[in-house]
Amino acid sequence: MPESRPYHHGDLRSALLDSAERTLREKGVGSLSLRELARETGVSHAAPGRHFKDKQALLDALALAGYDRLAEVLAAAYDPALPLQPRLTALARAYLAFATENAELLALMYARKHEPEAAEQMAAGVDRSVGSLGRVIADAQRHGEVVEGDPERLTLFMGATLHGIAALTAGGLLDADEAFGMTEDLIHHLLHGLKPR
Amino acid sequence: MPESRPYHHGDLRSALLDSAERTLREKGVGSLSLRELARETGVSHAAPGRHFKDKQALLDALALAGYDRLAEVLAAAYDPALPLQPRLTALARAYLAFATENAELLALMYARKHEPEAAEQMAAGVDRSVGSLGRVIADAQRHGEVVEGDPERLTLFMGATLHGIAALTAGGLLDADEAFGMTEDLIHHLLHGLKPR
DNA sequence: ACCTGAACACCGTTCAAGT
DNA sequence: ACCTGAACACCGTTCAAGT
Repeated sequence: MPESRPYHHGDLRSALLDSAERTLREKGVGSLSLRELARETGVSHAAPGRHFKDKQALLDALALAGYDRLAEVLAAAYDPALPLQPRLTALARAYLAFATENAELLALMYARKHEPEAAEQMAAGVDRSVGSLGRVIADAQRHGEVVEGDPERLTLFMGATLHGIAALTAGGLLDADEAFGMTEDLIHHLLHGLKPR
Repeated sequence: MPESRPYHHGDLRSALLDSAERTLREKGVGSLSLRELARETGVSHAAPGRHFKDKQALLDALALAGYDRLAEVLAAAYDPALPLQPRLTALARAYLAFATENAELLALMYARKHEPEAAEQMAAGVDRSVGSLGRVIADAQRHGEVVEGDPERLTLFMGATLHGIAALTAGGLLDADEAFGMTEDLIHHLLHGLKPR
C-alpha cells in the first residue's frame, strides 16, 4: 500500500468495477458516470478510458461478472441429494434471492448489449446458469420423474417461469416476500400443471 | 396546419411522446435526449420542461402508454369462444408479439421508476394486463378445466411464465422465431406439468 | 504501459424574459 | 398559458503530453 496517491494506480480496472458495482446497487444505473467513478477512485476522468473502451464496455463487464456470480449461486444451491420438488424449490429461491439482492445488475444482465463480442460471452453466461436447470431436468427424466421430450424445451419452460417471477420481483411489480412465499406453490404448479388430474 | 412555425406548438406534449416512442424503437433509450426531441419537434430545448417535469416523467408517460397498448393487445387476443389451450396460446402469442415489437418499451415498462405516483399507475397498468389472464383462469376453474386454488396465484404462475419467455426474447437471449415456435409446447407444459401422469 | 489536462460536443434543468 | 435564450453544472470521448 503506497503512502498517498501514486501515479499508477496498480489495479485500476478492478477498482473501477468494484466502485461501479457499489454505485449500481446503491444508486442505480442512471447515477453511474465514468467521471464520478474516476473521482471516487482518485484518478483522472480520462483514466477509465484506458481500461474500458467506452461506458458500455464497463457495463458489459459488470453484467458478465454478474453471470459468473449467478452461476455460482445456482451451482451452490443445486443439491442432487434432495428429491425433485425441494431441489427445484432451492434453485428457484436461490435465483429469486440473487434477483432481489441485485435487481439493477439483473436488468443490466438482461439488457440488449451493443458490443457484439460481449453479447457472445453473455450467451455463454446464460448457458452456464441454465446448465444447473438442465442438469435437474435431464437427471429427473432419467429417473422417470419428468415427462419425456426435448430436454432443452423443458428446461426453457422452467427457466422462463423462474426468470418471470425473478424479473417481476426485481422490477418491483411483485413484493419480494410475497414471491418467496409462493415459490413452493409455483414449483408445485410447474410439476403438476394447471389441469386437474 | 399553420404555415411555418408558430410560437405555440399546439399539442407539444403528444408530439414529444410520439417522437420519443419512435426514437425509443429505432435507437433505444440510450439515444433518447430531451434536447434532440425538442430539435426534431422544432421547439426550443427548454420547451419539453413545460410538459414533463423531468426526463423520467417523459419515460414514465411512455411506459404508461405502453401498458395501455399491451392491455388492448391482450384484450383483443382474448377469445372466449376458443377451447382453453388455444385460448391461452393466443394470449401468449399476443404478448410475445408485443414484446418483440416493443422490446425497448417493455424494458422501460418493467424498470424501477422513481416518481412514486407513476409507480401507482404502473401497477394499475399491470393489473389491467394481468386481468385478461385472470379471466381465463377464473373461467376455466368454473368449468373444472383448471385445478382449484387461489386464482391469483395461478394467474401469477401463468403470467410469470409468459413474462419469462417474453422478457428473454425481448432481451435478445432467445430468438423470436424460436420463441414463437415453442409457444404451443409451453402452454401444453403449463397445463399438464412436468411430471408424467 | 499507464495516467493527466485540456478540449470538444454533447447533456438535463432552471429561470428571467418574451409572445 | 406557453415558449425562448442564456446560463449552470454536469456528462463521455479523444488526444497530445507527461511519468
